[in-house]
Amino acid sequence: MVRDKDREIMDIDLSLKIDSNEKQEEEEEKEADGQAQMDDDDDQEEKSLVQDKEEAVEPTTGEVEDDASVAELSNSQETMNNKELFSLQMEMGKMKEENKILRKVVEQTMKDYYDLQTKFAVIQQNNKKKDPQTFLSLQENTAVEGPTMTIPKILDVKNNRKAPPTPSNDHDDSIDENELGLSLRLRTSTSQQEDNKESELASFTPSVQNNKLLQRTSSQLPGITTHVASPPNRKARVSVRARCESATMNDGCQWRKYGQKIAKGNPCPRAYYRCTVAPGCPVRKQVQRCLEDMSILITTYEGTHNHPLPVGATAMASTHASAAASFMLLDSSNPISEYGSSANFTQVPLPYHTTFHHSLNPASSNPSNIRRINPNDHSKGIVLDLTNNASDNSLRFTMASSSTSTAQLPAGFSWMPNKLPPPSSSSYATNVPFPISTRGVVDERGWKGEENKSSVAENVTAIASDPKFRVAVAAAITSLMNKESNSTSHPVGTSFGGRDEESGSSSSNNWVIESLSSNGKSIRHSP
DNA sequence: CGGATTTGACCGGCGC
DNA sequence: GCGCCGGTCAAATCCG
Repeated sequence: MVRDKDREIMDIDLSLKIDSNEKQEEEEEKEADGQAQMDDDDDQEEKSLVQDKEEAVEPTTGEVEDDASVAELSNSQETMNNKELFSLQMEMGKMKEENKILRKVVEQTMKDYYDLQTKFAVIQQNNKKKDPQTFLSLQENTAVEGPTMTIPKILDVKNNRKAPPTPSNDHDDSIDENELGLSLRLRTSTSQQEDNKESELASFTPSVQNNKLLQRTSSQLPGITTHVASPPNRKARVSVRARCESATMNDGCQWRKYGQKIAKGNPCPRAYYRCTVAPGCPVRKQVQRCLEDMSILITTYEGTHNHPLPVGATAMASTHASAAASFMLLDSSNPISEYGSSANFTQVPLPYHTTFHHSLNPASSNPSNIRRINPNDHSKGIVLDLTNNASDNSLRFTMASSSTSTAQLPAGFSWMPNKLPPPSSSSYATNVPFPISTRGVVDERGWKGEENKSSVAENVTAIASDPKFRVAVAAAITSLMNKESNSTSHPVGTSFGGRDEESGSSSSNNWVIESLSSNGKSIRHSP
């Protein structure tokens, strides 16, 4: 009981724990069978970081357990007590080790943060009127290069497989978690040296037309893209591009649909939602399918919640992913970087490797990490692109209630509308071969999912099914929006949540993300 | 029956 | 000034 409870706590606590409880239980069982020696096989299979921790605590544990085995012959009751005691001690030792690592990570992150912030502050002074773009991408760690900050994989969940199946962890048994290899990385350039960042940023002065052109040529490229283009008097907005089978992403808040429109250039209807968690909450969001890939859902959040966020959403706001958000906000063109230095994030190691890619110059960046903003996506502000059309990395958001968890899109999407408006362009007609009607919705049954991914794409079932990753990404968005709101309120003289309801926003997010482990296995977690 | 959704109408900003 | 377009309103409708 106690161990199970501890396990739950640790799991909630960003999975800092490595299921040592289960391991202990396993060892105890073996001892009960007369096996006094330690079973080191598990340790050998664990990741290096975990191994270090294990080694740090093993000597004591092994000795103790040997003693316990002897004692067991005479007094099994006392042995159990000793096991309990030393099990806790071992956990504490592990926790201490982890805390040390966490401190180092946090220190390094903060150091990088302020370092970059200073750099960008300088750049911004020289480039105030320009409109550079920052790019943040999620990609597989195998494709990562030149990271400026890496959070090593701390969690090893291998032993989950050996734990007795319980309802709480049934959702994990479909994968070999031992091979889950995800990491959180922050870097400031896609593929260029850091030294070039500033010059690139300074030289990047996209015009509106160029932006449109770039957006038109929107390539199917993976990555999170932060598009900082909000005029000072615009609402703070954060757009999220993610593969989502449902009509909307479950972001932890309650939304009421108040309108739907067919935006020019995109036959997919744009739905307008209003936050109904609290009366009068100004937060709104727009949801629209991406024309290029109907499986991609573009959600644009706007406004600031005037109420406490739901539990799920609140938890997200305190996760380390805010670091990524803060990192993104370092864009020199973004006034956020001037004000939003108080990144409220808790840097905690993740049980996965997530790459937040921060590029300053889309033109010179690795194209595979760039996603242009869809012109039809009227979102102004930050765009968090969690899609992966290049088939090398993938993040697919699905509703928590969704029953599908494979890399392949189902024959029918629950999110697909019932009808579609008359094709506004030939390209659409060719791209969307399903029945069309007057107000723009697609026949769900007619949709067959255009994604026939390659074998790589099959691996592409999301890096982040782990709820913690969900929290991470959501927190990033929340942080972004909060900061955006703070920054945009300055130029126009509005205060956060003040007279102008159009000031920034903070959005809670509670997405379920299918994740793709390093070995290509799809992992799905439900809340 | 109350809340949520749908959907046509309306309004305001913006470009020509 | 006019038309286009994005965004919102609100009555009608749907649904549990």
